[in-house]
Amino acid sequence: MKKEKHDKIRKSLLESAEQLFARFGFEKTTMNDIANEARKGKSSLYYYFSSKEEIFKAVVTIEAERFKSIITETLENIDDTKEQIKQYFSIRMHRFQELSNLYAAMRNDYLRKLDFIEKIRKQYDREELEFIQNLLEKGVNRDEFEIKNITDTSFALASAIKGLEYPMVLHKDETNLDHRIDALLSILFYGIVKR
Amino acid sequence: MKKEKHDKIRKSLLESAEQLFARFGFEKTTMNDIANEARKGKSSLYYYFSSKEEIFKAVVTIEAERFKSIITETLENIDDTKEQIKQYFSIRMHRFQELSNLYAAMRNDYLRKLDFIEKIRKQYDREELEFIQNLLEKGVNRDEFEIKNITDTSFALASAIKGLEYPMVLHKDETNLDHRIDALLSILFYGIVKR
DNA sequence: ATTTGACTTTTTTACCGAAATGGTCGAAAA
DNA sequence: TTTTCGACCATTTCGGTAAAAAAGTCAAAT
Repeated sequence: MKKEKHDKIRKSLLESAEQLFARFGFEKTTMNDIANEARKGKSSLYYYFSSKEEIFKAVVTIEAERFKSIITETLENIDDTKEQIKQYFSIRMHRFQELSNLYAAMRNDYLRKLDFIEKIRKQYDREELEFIQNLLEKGVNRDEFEIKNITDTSFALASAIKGLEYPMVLHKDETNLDHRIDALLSILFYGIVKR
Repeated sequence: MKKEKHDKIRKSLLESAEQLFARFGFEKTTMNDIANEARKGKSSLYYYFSSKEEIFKAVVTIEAERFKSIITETLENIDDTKEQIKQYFSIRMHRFQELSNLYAAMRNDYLRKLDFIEKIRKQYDREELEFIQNLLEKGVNRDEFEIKNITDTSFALASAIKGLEYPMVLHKDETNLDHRIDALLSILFYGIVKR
């Protein structure tokens, strides 16, 4: 079976799509645009994907998987849970920044009734919440952390990340990003009360 | 001077306006609606206010002042900075919840190009950041807190609050609100690292 | 197995007059 | 003098519609 070629073209289509989605958003990008960018006829897209939505989901999924594998690879070499959280935050925010165009495109369309985009967001919010919760639980089990209510704490932490994320979409202050992450982590680990 | 009556009518107009803005948002509320609600002719509104925007700003200002005075009154009887922060968070979030209709209305219109609403939001974001910063500074000066970079920490904290605020607009989980505030404050004060 | 042009169906756009809306002004009421 | 409002204007929104553009289908060609 010549699956290779098939996959290669599929991949090239997704790359074209990602570029365009990041630049123009979901709505403003047409199937024709994607096809042209990939030097194919529009109809060909439907040989590889069943719909525009599916293409978009595939693009997002690819980036999500890429992110997850970066995280997994990075964290598996780290023993200290605290350090894992540090790395997670740092990679997470920088990755977000790199993809901010795509995210911004999502965000714009997303408050325009595109409920399938909202579903995608919720899906990943849930996943992130779960991931954070697992990290915290592990830290507690290893006696590194001391947390009364892990569920609420995870939620607070996930919310805090999203709060940090929001202004990044608007003005891209790359300068302060690391400082802000540090500040958040410093609070998270040690709090502000003097001892 | 019979300023009393003037002020009374003005107030009644603002009450009508607030009700309607909270229900329908800025755009869907017409000057006629406000006038009818207050049993006046539309033209009369312009005797008390110069424009629709001004009415909206006045409504928001009233609520903001009300909030500030609640905060001031509550905090001035508290000596402990930590306790002040607790109270601030609690009142802040509950107040937000009470006004969530108005906020939601703002939020909807706000991503619809109403840049004057965006300005209002930014204004209050700035004020909140400043307020938080002052609280932290006071805590540090009184040797209650130990914070490396107050600016970044304030920013992180303000972001965290806004992150917590966001899901409240969507689903109104009153149940978990207090727990989540507690979780956030617990992190803020003591961190999660075991000692 | 892959591509595409011709085709159908659905969605968006452009445009129009009508209605609604924000805002003004001066006369009238209080 | 202070307050109210009807008549009025300018601009924006709305409803409906025809044309354009887009998504999606399919069978023939490669």
